[in-house]
Amino acid sequence: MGAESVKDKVVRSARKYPCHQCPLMRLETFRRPKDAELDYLNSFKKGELTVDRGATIIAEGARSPHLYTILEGWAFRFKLLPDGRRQIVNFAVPGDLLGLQGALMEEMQHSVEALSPMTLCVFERSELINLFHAFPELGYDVTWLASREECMLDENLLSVGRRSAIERLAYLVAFITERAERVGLFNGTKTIPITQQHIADTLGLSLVHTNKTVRRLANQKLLRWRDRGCEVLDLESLKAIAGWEGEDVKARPYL
Amino acid sequence: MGAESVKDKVVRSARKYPCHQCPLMRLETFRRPKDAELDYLNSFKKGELTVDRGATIIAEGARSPHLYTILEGWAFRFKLLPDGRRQIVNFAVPGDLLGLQGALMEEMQHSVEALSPMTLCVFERSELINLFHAFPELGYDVTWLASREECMLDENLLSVGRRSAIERLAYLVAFITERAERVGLFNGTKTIPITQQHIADTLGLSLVHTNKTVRRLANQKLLRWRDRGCEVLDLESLKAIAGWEGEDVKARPYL
DNA sequence: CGTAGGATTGACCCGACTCAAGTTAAGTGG
DNA sequence: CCACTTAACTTGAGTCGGGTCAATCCTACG
Repeated sequence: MGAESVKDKVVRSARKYPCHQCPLMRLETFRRPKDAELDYLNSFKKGELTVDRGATIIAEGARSPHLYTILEGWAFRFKLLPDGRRQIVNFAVPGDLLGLQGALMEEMQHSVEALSPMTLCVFERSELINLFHAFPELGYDVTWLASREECMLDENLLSVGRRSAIERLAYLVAFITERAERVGLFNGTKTIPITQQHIADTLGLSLVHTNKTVRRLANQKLLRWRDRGCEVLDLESLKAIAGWEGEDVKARPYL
Repeated sequence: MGAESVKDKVVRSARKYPCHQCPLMRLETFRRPKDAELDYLNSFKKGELTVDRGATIIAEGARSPHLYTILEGWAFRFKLLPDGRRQIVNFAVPGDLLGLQGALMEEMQHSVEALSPMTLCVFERSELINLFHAFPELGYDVTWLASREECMLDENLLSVGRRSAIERLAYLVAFITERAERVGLFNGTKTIPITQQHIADTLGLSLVHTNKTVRRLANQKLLRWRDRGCEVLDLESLKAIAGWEGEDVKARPYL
């Protein structure tokens, strides 16, 4: 539940970030593209999209002509069953690609909604094949991103299928925290702008049981719930509960 | 790299299937590659691998120098928790790519095991980038395959997270049946070479409960369990129970 | 003919679900 | 600045789907 028809408060603005000054490049998480690649990307980029929290960026079943990359903000990807049951399949943070499926297959098989105000780079899906021709290395990077998404989904599936409620929650929070930290989404406190309904729909649990599980972790002082967000207090302990296996982090590409 | 030109399409290697005679090409499911692409693929292919049921093709944590494509047979991808709990994340049939993650990231994050005797094409992971340079269209196809896998994972996640046991089972069986049919894995009866333990580990259920759920569908004559396999009797009814939403099927690429 | 992997079943239990009723906090209009 | 509204968080009570334990039964195969 919780998926209502959202009035999109979409604003198209003049471009704030030419690719050469892309704020993401400053982060060490990202591989720095070559100049020629940057020039190409800059022409590949068609504009910027700014949306508010709650806006639908991509709708299941739609055939959007666009492809996006997140510059700022948080989002989540989800699917719905005909009767309204919702499953969040993953979250998205700056540097992530959105809408690749739409570019390759016929129509989108999932929706994407903003968790916070966001800024996205807009590309033309029909031009994607040109990118593969002009810069094979960038094409390779797109594949890399798709493969990484697959990897995250495998892990989420493992969680939902085989971990207990508390393990799932600990894993999810640790997972999101790691990703967010890597792309500089936190300033000061590590607070994830999410509701317990989102958590429930991600973990495959009911809202009530999710709340009780959150309380358990909160009582142990591993996290704290504050106005519409989850503040992480003890990442290491969360990882321990989740049975986190140290993961390597390499410089990643981005569009 | 890959400099060996293929002027004559006659084969003298032990190889049973030169790409030009790839049996998969005959299926209408697959897009027919151009001659130049076929020539390239044939040089990209380094050999064939034949394994028995139960063989491990890829091991979690390993750094295999190979990349595979399935020519014949069934397999499944899975992950393990430290204490042994297993989650099967997806199945693989002819035409599917295995080990892409290993080619792009450091090491494999999941294992792959054969469900039946199999034949696979073997490629060199280090040469993958060359393929992107030589034939951008093929690189695009690799991305397409990765994106399709992502799509299937989303759907599996929806199943495990939000569907009831019987819906999950009906969905899974219908899903595998559709895929297998499309690549000609059935001859005569539609029988999936799988044990109930595999089903349980895919759906996130216990073996006992899986068995009881299987019995329910069997009593309704929608499927039948016979020596180590699941025979599908009424695909349409299974889809109805699963709340299957008609999916479009387009000609797909393959390596 | 014995063994082992896989399928079944019954008995009993618990984690997670639903229903129902608050409580808080953040807006919003007057 | 205060009443009203609404989204989101809490909590208790009772129920149930699915889990665990423990036999038992097949049946292919050495």
